[in-house]
Amino acid sequence: MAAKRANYHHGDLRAGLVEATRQLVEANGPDRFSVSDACRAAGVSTAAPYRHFEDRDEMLLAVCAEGMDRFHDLMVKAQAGHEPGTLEAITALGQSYIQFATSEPGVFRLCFGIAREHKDDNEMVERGMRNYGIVLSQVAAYFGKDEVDDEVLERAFPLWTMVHGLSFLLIDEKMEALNLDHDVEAMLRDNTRRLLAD
Amino acid sequence: MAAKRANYHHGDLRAGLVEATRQLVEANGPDRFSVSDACRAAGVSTAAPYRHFEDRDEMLLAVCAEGMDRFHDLMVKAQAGHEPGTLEAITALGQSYIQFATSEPGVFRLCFGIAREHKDDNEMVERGMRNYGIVLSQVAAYFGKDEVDDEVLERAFPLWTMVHGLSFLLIDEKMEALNLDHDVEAMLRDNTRRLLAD
DNA sequence: TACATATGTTAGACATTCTAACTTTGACAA
DNA sequence: TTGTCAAAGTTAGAATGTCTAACATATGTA
Repeated sequence: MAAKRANYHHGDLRAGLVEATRQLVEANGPDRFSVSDACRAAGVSTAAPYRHFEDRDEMLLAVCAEGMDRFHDLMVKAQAGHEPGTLEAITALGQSYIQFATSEPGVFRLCFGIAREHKDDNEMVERGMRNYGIVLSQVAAYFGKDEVDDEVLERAFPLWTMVHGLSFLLIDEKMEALNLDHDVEAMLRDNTRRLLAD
Repeated sequence: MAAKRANYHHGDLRAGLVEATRQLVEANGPDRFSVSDACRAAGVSTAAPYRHFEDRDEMLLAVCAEGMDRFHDLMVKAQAGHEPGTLEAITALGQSYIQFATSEPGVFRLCFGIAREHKDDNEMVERGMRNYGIVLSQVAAYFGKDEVDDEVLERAFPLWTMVHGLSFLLIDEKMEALNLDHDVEAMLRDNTRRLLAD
Protein backbone atom coordinates (compact mmCIF):
# COMPACT_ATOMS: atom_id res chain seq x y z
CA MET A 1 0.00 0.00 0.00
CA ALA A 2 2.27 2.77 1.22
CA ALA A 3 5.45 2.95 -0.80
CA LYS A 4 8.33 2.73 1.66
CA ARG A 5 10.37 5.81 1.05
CA ALA A 6 14.16 5.85 1.12
CA ASN A 7 14.67 9.23 2.79
CA TYR A 8 14.00 10.22 6.33
CA HIS A 9 12.27 13.32 5.05
CA HIS A 10 9.30 12.94 2.80
CA GLY A 11 9.77 15.89 0.49
CA ASP A 12 6.31 17.35 0.69
CA LEU A 13 4.44 15.49 3.34
CA ARG A 14 1.76 18.10 3.71
CA ALA A 15 0.70 17.74 0.10
CA GLY A 16 1.04 13.97 0.32
CA LEU A 17 -1.23 13.83 3.33
CA VAL A 18 -3.81 16.11 1.77
CA GLU A 19 -3.96 13.89 -1.29
CA ALA A 20 -4.15 10.74 0.81
CA THR A 21 -6.89 12.33 2.89
CA ARG A 22 -8.82 13.30 -0.22
CA GLN A 23 -8.66 9.79 -1.58
CA LEU A 24 -9.71 8.25 1.71
CA VAL A 25 -12.58 10.67 2.13
CA GLU A 26 -13.75 9.71 -1.32
CA ALA A 27 -13.34 6.01 -0.66
CA ASN A 28 -14.84 5.77 2.83
CA GLY A 29 -16.72 9.00 3.41
CA PRO A 30 -15.64 11.91 5.63
CA ASP A 31 -16.89 10.31 8.83
CA ARG A 32 -14.93 7.09 8.32
CA PHE A 33 -11.71 8.97 7.64
CA SER A 34 -8.88 8.29 10.06
CA VAL A 35 -5.51 9.99 10.42
CA SER A 36 -3.94 6.56 10.77
CA ASP A 37 -5.21 5.53 7.35
CA ALA A 38 -3.75 8.65 5.81
CA CYS A 39 -0.41 7.93 7.49
CA ARG A 40 -0.36 4.39 6.16
CA ALA A 41 -1.14 5.69 2.67
CA ALA A 42 1.60 8.31 2.87
CA GLY A 43 4.05 5.90 4.46
CA VAL A 44 4.78 7.89 7.60
CA SER A 45 4.29 7.40 11.32
CA THR A 46 1.01 8.42 12.92
CA ALA A 47 2.69 11.33 14.65
CA ALA A 48 4.00 12.92 11.47
CA PRO A 49 0.82 14.77 10.42
CA TYR A 50 0.90 16.85 13.57
CA ARG A 51 3.95 18.72 12.22
CA HIS A 52 1.70 20.03 9.46
CA PHE A 53 -1.83 20.06 10.86
CA GLU A 54 -3.34 21.02 14.17
CA ASP A 55 -5.53 17.93 14.23
CA ARG A 56 -7.72 15.57 12.17
CA ASP A 57 -10.25 18.30 11.44
CA GLU A 58 -7.61 20.53 9.95
CA MET A 59 -6.59 17.78 7.54
CA LEU A 60 -10.17 17.51 6.36
CA LEU A 61 -10.41 21.28 6.13
CA ALA A 62 -7.41 21.35 3.79
CA VAL A 63 -9.12 18.87 1.48
CA CYS A 64 -12.23 20.98 1.65
CA ALA A 65 -10.38 24.16 0.67
CA GLU A 66 -8.81 22.40 -2.28
CA GLY A 67 -12.24 21.12 -3.27
CA MET A 68 -13.79 24.56 -3.18
CA ASP A 69 -11.12 25.78 -5.57
CA ARG A 70 -11.67 22.85 -7.88
CA PHE A 71 -15.37 23.59 -7.79
CA HIS A 72 -14.66 27.21 -8.64
CA ASP A 73 -12.76 26.15 -11.74
CA LEU A 74 -15.67 23.93 -12.72
CA MET A 75 -18.14 26.79 -12.50
CA VAL A 76 -15.90 29.12 -14.45
CA LYS A 77 -15.55 26.54 -17.19
CA ALA A 78 -19.29 25.82 -17.13
CA GLN A 79 -20.33 29.40 -17.73
CA ALA A 80 -17.60 30.03 -20.31
CA GLY A 81 -19.54 28.37 -23.12
CA HIS A 82 -22.66 30.50 -22.69
CA GLU A 83 -23.85 34.04 -23.20
CA PRO A 84 -23.78 35.66 -19.72
CA GLY A 85 -27.16 36.11 -18.09
CA THR A 86 -28.92 33.48 -20.16
CA LEU A 87 -30.96 30.62 -18.79
CA GLU A 88 -28.40 28.31 -20.37
CA ALA A 89 -25.53 29.91 -18.49
CA ILE A 90 -27.35 29.64 -15.17
CA THR A 91 -28.42 26.07 -15.83
CA ALA A 92 -24.84 25.21 -16.68
CA LEU A 93 -23.76 26.49 -13.26
CA GLY A 94 -26.33 24.21 -11.65
CA GLN A 95 -25.01 21.32 -13.63
CA SER A 96 -21.49 21.99 -12.48
CA TYR A 97 -22.76 21.88 -8.87
CA ILE A 98 -24.33 18.52 -9.50
CA GLN A 99 -21.30 17.31 -11.36
CA PHE A 100 -19.06 18.24 -8.47
CA ALA A 101 -21.39 16.53 -6.00
CA THR A 102 -21.71 13.32 -7.95
CA SER A 103 -18.14 13.05 -9.16
CA GLU A 104 -16.60 13.57 -5.74
CA PRO A 105 -19.36 13.12 -3.17
CA GLY A 106 -16.91 12.72 -0.31
CA VAL A 107 -15.32 16.10 -0.82
CA PHE A 108 -18.70 17.62 -1.64
CA ARG A 109 -20.02 16.49 1.73
CA LEU A 110 -16.98 18.01 3.34
CA CYS A 111 -17.52 21.33 1.55
CA PHE A 112 -21.28 21.65 1.83
CA GLY A 113 -22.35 19.12 4.36
CA ILE A 114 -20.97 18.67 7.83
CA ALA A 115 -19.40 22.09 7.49
CA ARG A 116 -21.30 24.12 10.05
CA GLU A 117 -18.04 25.23 11.60
CA HIS A 118 -16.74 26.68 8.34
CA LYS A 119 -18.85 29.70 9.17
CA ASP A 120 -16.11 30.79 11.54
CA ASP A 121 -13.26 30.21 9.12
CA ASN A 122 -12.50 33.33 7.11
CA GLU A 123 -10.70 31.60 4.28
CA MET A 124 -13.59 29.22 3.84
CA VAL A 125 -16.20 31.94 3.90
CA GLU A 126 -14.21 33.80 1.27
CA ARG A 127 -14.10 30.75 -0.95
CA GLY A 128 -17.82 30.25 -0.49
CA MET A 129 -18.58 33.84 -1.36
CA ARG A 130 -16.31 33.69 -4.38
CA ASN A 131 -18.21 30.68 -5.71
CA TYR A 132 -21.67 31.97 -4.90
CA GLY A 133 -20.65 35.30 -6.41
CA ILE A 134 -20.51 33.63 -9.82
CA VAL A 135 -24.15 32.66 -9.49
CA LEU A 136 -25.11 36.11 -8.26
CA SER A 137 -23.44 37.77 -11.25
CA GLN A 138 -25.23 35.53 -13.70
CA VAL A 139 -28.59 36.11 -12.05
CA ALA A 140 -27.96 39.85 -12.01
CA ALA A 141 -27.23 39.72 -15.71
CA TYR A 142 -30.34 37.62 -16.25
CA PHE A 143 -32.42 40.42 -14.78
CA GLY A 144 -30.52 43.00 -16.79
CA LYS A 145 -28.72 44.48 -13.84
CA ASP A 146 -25.08 45.41 -13.55
CA GLU A 147 -24.87 44.92 -9.81
CA VAL A 148 -26.13 42.53 -7.20
CA ASP A 149 -29.07 44.13 -5.43
CA ASP A 150 -31.67 42.73 -3.05
CA GLU A 151 -33.85 41.39 -5.83
CA VAL A 152 -30.94 39.49 -7.32
CA LEU A 153 -30.12 38.01 -3.94
CA GLU A 154 -33.71 36.98 -3.47
CA ARG A 155 -33.98 35.31 -6.87
CA ALA A 156 -30.59 33.60 -6.77
CA PHE A 157 -30.91 31.89 -3.41
CA PRO A 158 -33.76 29.52 -4.35
CA LEU A 159 -31.63 28.27 -7.22
CA TRP A 160 -28.96 27.37 -4.73
CA THR A 161 -31.42 25.58 -2.47
CA MET A 162 -32.72 23.53 -5.39
CA VAL A 163 -29.38 22.35 -6.76
CA HIS A 164 -28.05 21.88 -3.24
CA GLY A 165 -30.99 19.67 -2.31
CA LEU A 166 -30.89 17.83 -5.60
CA SER A 167 -27.19 17.13 -5.16
CA PHE A 168 -27.68 15.61 -1.73
CA LEU A 169 -30.69 13.57 -2.76
CA LEU A 170 -28.57 12.23 -5.61
CA ILE A 171 -25.50 11.28 -3.61
CA ASP A 172 -27.60 9.89 -0.77
CA GLU A 173 -29.31 7.78 -3.41
CA LYS A 174 -32.80 8.72 -2.34
CA MET A 175 -34.11 8.36 -5.86
CA GLU A 176 -32.90 4.78 -5.98
CA ALA A 177 -34.25 4.16 -2.49
CA LEU A 178 -37.76 5.37 -3.34
CA ASN A 179 -37.56 3.94 -6.83
CA LEU A 180 -37.94 7.33 -8.49
CA ASP A 181 -36.78 7.84 -12.03
CA HIS A 182 -36.12 11.42 -13.04
CA ASP A 183 -34.14 12.93 -15.86
CA VAL A 184 -31.76 15.09 -13.85
CA GLU A 185 -30.70 17.40 -16.67
CA ALA A 186 -34.24 18.09 -17.81
CA MET A 187 -35.39 18.62 -14.25
CA LEU A 188 -32.61 21.06 -13.58
CA ARG A 189 -33.34 23.07 -16.72
CA ASP A 190 -37.13 23.16 -16.23
CA ASN A 191 -37.00 24.16 -12.61
CA THR A 192 -34.29 26.74 -13.03
CA ARG A 193 -36.61 28.35 -15.55
CA ARG A 194 -39.56 28.09 -13.17
CA LEU A 195 -37.67 29.59 -10.27
CA LEU A 196 -36.55 32.54 -12.40
CA ALA A 197 -40.01 33.18 -13.82
CA ASP A 198 -42.09 35.66 -11.96
CA MET B 1 -24.75 13.26 34.99
CA ALA B 2 -25.94 9.68 34.88
CA ALA B 3 -28.33 8.95 37.70
CA LYS B 4 -26.92 5.93 39.52
CA ARG B 5 -29.69 3.41 39.50
CA ALA B 6 -30.47 1.15 42.45
CA ASN B 7 -31.33 -1.97 40.49
CA TYR B 8 -29.05 -4.25 38.58
CA HIS B 9 -31.54 -4.25 35.74
CA HIS B 10 -32.44 -0.99 34.15
CA GLY B 11 -36.09 -1.53 33.37
CA ASP B 12 -36.08 -0.43 29.77
CA LEU B 13 -32.51 0.13 28.77
CA ARG B 14 -33.23 0.03 25.07
CA ALA B 15 -35.56 3.00 25.30
CA GLY B 16 -33.21 4.74 27.69
CA LEU B 17 -30.31 4.36 25.31
CA VAL B 18 -32.32 5.55 22.33
CA GLU B 19 -33.31 8.67 24.22
CA ALA B 20 -29.75 9.27 25.41
CA THR B 21 -28.53 8.77 21.86
CA ARG B 22 -31.09 11.21 20.52
CA GLN B 23 -30.04 13.86 23.02
CA LEU B 24 -26.35 13.37 22.33
CA VAL B 25 -26.86 13.48 18.58
CA GLU B 26 -28.70 16.74 19.05
CA ALA B 27 -26.05 18.14 21.36
CA ASN B 28 -22.90 17.08 19.52
CA GLY B 29 -23.98 16.07 16.04
CA PRO B 30 -24.25 12.53 14.68
CA ASP B 31 -20.55 12.25 13.85
CA ARG B 32 -19.45 13.13 17.39
CA PHE B 33 -21.80 10.62 18.94
CA SER B 34 -20.14 7.88 20.97
CA VAL B 35 -21.61 4.77 22.51
CA SER B 36 -19.60 5.52 25.65
CA ASP B 37 -21.34 8.86 26.08
CA ALA B 38 -24.73 7.21 25.76
CA CYS B 39 -23.72 4.64 28.39
CA ARG B 40 -22.62 7.33 30.78
CA ALA B 41 -25.90 9.17 30.25
CA ALA B 42 -27.93 6.01 30.82
CA GLY B 43 -25.76 4.96 33.76
CA VAL B 44 -24.71 1.57 32.44
CA SER B 45 -21.45 -0.09 31.45
CA THR B 46 -20.14 0.31 27.91
CA ALA B 47 -20.93 -3.31 27.15
CA ALA B 48 -24.61 -3.05 28.00
CA PRO B 49 -25.87 -1.59 24.71
CA TYR B 50 -24.72 -4.66 22.84
CA ARG B 51 -27.53 -6.66 24.45
CA HIS B 52 -29.95 -4.41 22.58
CA PHE B 53 -28.14 -3.19 19.47
CA GLU B 54 -25.85 -4.80 16.95
CA ASP B 55 -23.48 -1.85 17.01
CA ARG B 56 -23.16 1.94 17.14
CA ASP B 57 -24.81 2.39 13.76
CA GLU B 58 -27.88 0.49 14.87
CA MET B 59 -28.29 2.83 17.84
CA LEU B 60 -28.25 5.78 15.47
CA LEU B 61 -30.64 4.01 13.14
CA ALA B 62 -33.12 3.59 15.98
CA VAL B 63 -33.05 7.32 16.65
CA CYS B 64 -33.50 7.91 12.95
CA ALA B 65 -36.55 5.65 12.74
CA GLU B 66 -38.13 7.43 15.68
CA GLY B 67 -37.37 10.76 14.00
CA MET B 68 -39.00 9.73 10.75
CA ASP B 69 -42.17 8.90 12.66
CA ARG B 70 -42.08 12.21 14.50
CA PHE B 71 -41.64 13.94 11.16
CA HIS B 72 -44.60 12.03 9.77
CA ASP B 73 -46.79 13.33 12.58
CA LEU B 74 -45.57 16.83 11.88
CA MET B 75 -46.55 16.60 8.22
CA VAL B 76 -49.94 15.15 9.02
CA LYS B 77 -50.61 17.98 11.45
CA ALA B 78 -49.31 20.55 8.96
CA GLN B 79 -51.66 19.57 6.19
CA ALA B 80 -54.63 19.12 8.50
CA GLY B 81 -55.39 22.83 8.63
CA HIS B 82 -55.63 23.26 4.87
CA GLU B 83 -57.86 22.32 1.98
CA PRO B 84 -56.15 19.34 0.26
CA GLY B 85 -54.40 20.13 -2.98
CA THR B 86 -54.05 23.84 -2.31
CA LEU B 87 -50.84 25.80 -2.51
CA GLU B 88 -51.24 26.48 1.20
CA ALA B 89 -51.39 22.79 2.05
CA ILE B 90 -48.26 22.06 0.02
CA THR B 91 -46.41 25.03 1.44
CA ALA B 92 -47.34 23.88 4.93
CA LEU B 93 -45.71 20.53 4.22
CA GLY B 94 -42.55 22.34 3.19
CA GLN B 95 -42.64 24.32 6.38
CA SER B 96 -42.94 21.19 8.45
CA TYR B 97 -39.82 19.86 6.69
CA ILE B 98 -37.94 23.00 7.60
CA GLN B 99 -39.33 22.98 11.09
CA PHE B 100 -38.15 19.43 11.61
CA ALA B 101 -34.72 20.28 10.24
CA THR B 102 -34.23 23.40 12.33
CA SER B 103 -35.79 22.13 15.55
CA GLU B 104 -33.80 18.91 15.62
CA PRO B 105 -30.94 19.28 13.16
CA GLY B 106 -29.02 16.35 14.61
CA VAL B 107 -31.79 13.87 13.98
CA PHE B 108 -32.58 15.51 10.66
CA ARG B 109 -29.02 14.91 9.52
CA LEU B 110 -29.36 11.32 10.61
CA CYS B 111 -32.61 10.90 8.64
CA PHE B 112 -31.73 12.77 5.49
CA GLY B 113 -28.02 13.28 5.53
CA ILE B 114 -25.40 10.66 6.08
CA ALA B 115 -28.03 8.06 5.41
CA ARG B 116 -26.85 6.57 2.15
CA GLU B 117 -27.02 3.10 3.65
CA HIS B 118 -30.70 3.47 4.56
CA LYS B 119 -31.39 2.61 0.95
CA ASP B 120 -30.82 -1.03 1.87
CA ASP B 121 -32.97 -0.96 4.99
CA ASN B 122 -36.54 -1.92 4.20
CA GLU B 123 -38.11 -0.37 7.28
CA MET B 124 -36.38 2.91 6.55
CA VAL B 125 -37.37 2.94 2.89
CA GLU B 126 -40.95 2.28 3.95
CA ARG B 127 -40.88 5.21 6.35
CA GLY B 128 -39.40 7.41 3.65
CA MET B 129 -42.05 6.41 1.15
CA ARG B 130 -44.80 6.93 3.70
CA ASN B 131 -43.60 10.48 4.30
CA TYR B 132 -42.96 11.35 0.68
CA GLY B 133 -46.33 9.83 -0.15
CA ILE B 134 -48.02 12.66 1.72
CA VAL B 135 -46.38 15.17 -0.59
CA LEU B 136 -47.25 13.11 -3.66
CA SER B 137 -50.92 12.98 -2.66
CA GLN B 138 -51.09 16.71 -2.15
CA VAL B 139 -49.42 17.41 -5.47
CA ALA B 140 -51.75 14.96 -7.21
CA ALA B 141 -54.71 16.81 -5.71
CA TYR B 142 -53.17 20.12 -6.74
CA PHE B 143 -53.23 18.94 -10.36
CA GLY B 144 -56.74 17.59 -9.95
CA LYS B 145 -55.74 13.97 -10.12
CA ASP B 146 -56.86 11.15 -7.90
CA GLU B 147 -53.76 9.07 -8.31
CA VAL B 148 -50.04 9.58 -8.48
CA ASP B 149 -48.96 9.41 -12.10
CA ASP B 150 -45.72 10.29 -13.84
CA GLU B 151 -46.58 13.97 -14.10
CA VAL B 152 -47.24 14.17 -10.37
CA LEU B 153 -43.92 12.47 -9.64
CA GLU B 154 -42.16 14.90 -11.93
CA ARG B 155 -43.72 17.99 -10.37
CA ALA B 156 -43.38 16.86 -6.76
CA PHE B 157 -39.70 15.99 -6.77
CA PRO B 158 -38.40 19.53 -7.37
CA LEU B 159 -40.35 20.65 -4.32
CA TRP B 160 -38.48 18.08 -2.29
CA THR B 161 -35.12 19.17 -3.68
CA MET B 162 -35.87 22.79 -2.80
CA VAL B 163 -36.97 22.28 0.81
CA HIS B 164 -34.26 19.67 1.30
CA GLY B 165 -31.58 22.06 0.13
CA LEU B 166 -33.06 24.96 2.03
CA SER B 167 -33.12 22.89 5.20
CA PHE B 168 -29.46 21.98 4.92
CA LEU B 169 -28.38 25.50 4.05
CA LEU B 170 -30.26 26.66 7.14
CA ILE B 171 -28.83 24.17 9.61
CA ASP B 172 -25.35 24.51 8.16
CA GLU B 173 -25.74 28.23 8.70
CA LYS B 174 -24.70 29.14 5.19
CA MET B 175 -26.91 32.22 5.20
CA GLU B 176 -25.16 33.52 8.29
CA ALA B 177 -21.79 32.60 6.80
CA LEU B 178 -22.38 34.53 3.58
CA ASN B 179 -24.28 37.25 5.38
CA LEU B 180 -27.49 36.60 3.47
CA ASP B 181 -30.78 37.71 4.86
CA HIS B 182 -33.84 35.96 3.49
CA ASP B 183 -37.37 35.63 4.80
CA VAL B 184 -37.62 31.86 4.89
CA GLU B 185 -41.41 31.62 5.00
CA ALA B 186 -41.90 34.01 2.12
CA MET B 187 -39.20 32.31 0.10
CA LEU B 188 -40.77 28.92 0.65
CA ARG B 189 -44.22 30.11 -0.38
CA ASP B 190 -43.05 32.02 -3.47
CA ASN B 191 -40.87 29.26 -4.80
CA THR B 192 -43.34 26.48 -4.12
CA ARG B 193 -45.71 28.47 -6.29
CA ARG B 194 -43.07 28.96 -8.97
CA LEU B 195 -42.15 25.30 -9.06
CA LEU B 196 -45.78 24.29 -9.43
CA ALA B 197 -46.50 26.82 -12.16
CA ASP B 198 -46.06 25.58 -15.67
C1' DT C 1 32.00 23.24 9.56
C1' DA C 2 28.58 23.70 13.09
C1' DC C 3 24.40 24.83 14.79
C1' DA C 4 19.41 25.82 14.73
C1' DT C 5 15.34 24.47 12.97
C1' DA C 6 12.14 21.79 10.48
C1' DT C 7 10.49 17.46 10.06
C1' DG C 8 10.69 12.87 11.01
C1' DT C 9 10.31 8.64 14.70
C1' DT C 10 9.20 5.90 18.93
C1' DA C 11 6.73 5.35 23.11
C1' DG C 12 2.88 5.94 25.48
C1' DA C 13 -1.44 8.09 27.71
C1' DC C 14 -6.05 7.93 27.07
C1' DA C 15 -10.49 7.12 24.59
C1' DT C 16 -13.34 4.28 21.84
C1' DT C 17 -15.79 0.03 19.84
C1' DC C 18 -16.82 -4.42 20.53
C1' DT C 19 -16.18 -9.43 22.42
C1' DA C 20 -15.73 -13.03 25.96
C1' DA C 21 -16.55 -14.76 30.22
C1' DC C 22 -18.84 -14.13 34.37
C1' DT C 23 -22.99 -12.42 37.51
C1' DT C 24 -27.47 -11.05 38.85
C1' DT C 25 -32.28 -11.10 38.54
C1' DG C 26 -36.95 -12.05 37.29
C1' DA C 27 -40.21 -15.25 35.39
C1' DC C 28 -42.16 -19.43 35.08
C1' DA C 29 -42.80 -24.51 35.91
C1' DA C 30 -43.19 -27.93 39.28
C1' DT D 1 -42.85 -21.64 47.47
C1' DT D 2 -38.86 -22.88 45.35
C1' DG D 3 -35.40 -24.18 41.56
C1' DT D 4 -33.80 -23.29 37.18
C1' DC D 5 -32.96 -20.85 32.95
C1' DA D 6 -32.69 -17.14 29.97
C1' DA D 7 -32.33 -12.22 29.69
C1' DA D 8 -29.79 -8.48 30.72
C1' DG D 9 -26.40 -6.70 33.39
C1' DT D 10 -20.91 -6.47 34.70
C1' DT D 11 -15.73 -6.61 34.35
C1' DA D 12 -11.67 -7.38 31.66
C1' DG D 13 -9.35 -6.87 27.71
C1' DA D 14 -8.04 -6.80 22.54
C1' DA D 15 -7.75 -3.87 18.69
C1' DT D 16 -7.76 0.59 16.91
C1' DG D 17 -7.51 5.53 16.93
C1' DT D 18 -6.04 10.58 18.36
C1' DC D 19 -2.69 13.23 20.00
C1' DT D 20 1.61 14.54 23.01
C1' DA D 21 6.37 14.28 24.67
C1' DA D 22 10.87 13.21 24.08
C1' DC D 23 14.21 11.95 20.93
C1' DA D 24 16.56 11.62 16.05
C1' DT D 25 17.95 13.22 11.60
C1' DA D 26 18.40 16.04 7.85
C1' DT D 27 18.89 20.83 5.74
C1' DG D 28 20.17 25.42 5.11
C1' DT D 29 22.65 29.17 6.57
C1' DA D 30 26.18 31.76 9.52
